[in-house]
Amino acid sequence: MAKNLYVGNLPWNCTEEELRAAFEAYGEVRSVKLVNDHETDRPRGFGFVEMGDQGALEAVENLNGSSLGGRSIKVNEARPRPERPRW
DNA sequence: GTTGAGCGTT
Repeated sequence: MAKNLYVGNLPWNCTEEELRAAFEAYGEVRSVKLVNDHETDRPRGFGFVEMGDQGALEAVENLNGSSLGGRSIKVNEARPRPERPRW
């Protein structure tokens, strides 16, 4: 089982490697996804990290409100997203 | 060379 983590308030120069490194300290990071604006080609400053349940909780409790890249980041469980139908 | 609340492009 895994949980999707929402990471916000990130610096615009932050990368997936920084997030992965920060989250790998509390558990195995399955996937890291930074969201970028496809209309302006600019990083929105937030992303998502997929981890195990325990690791996700640990990461949220430890990285939520912590400083990353000089900015206080927000870490929380991501909202459920509808899966894409594929037949 | 810019900006700052939020929940994602496959």
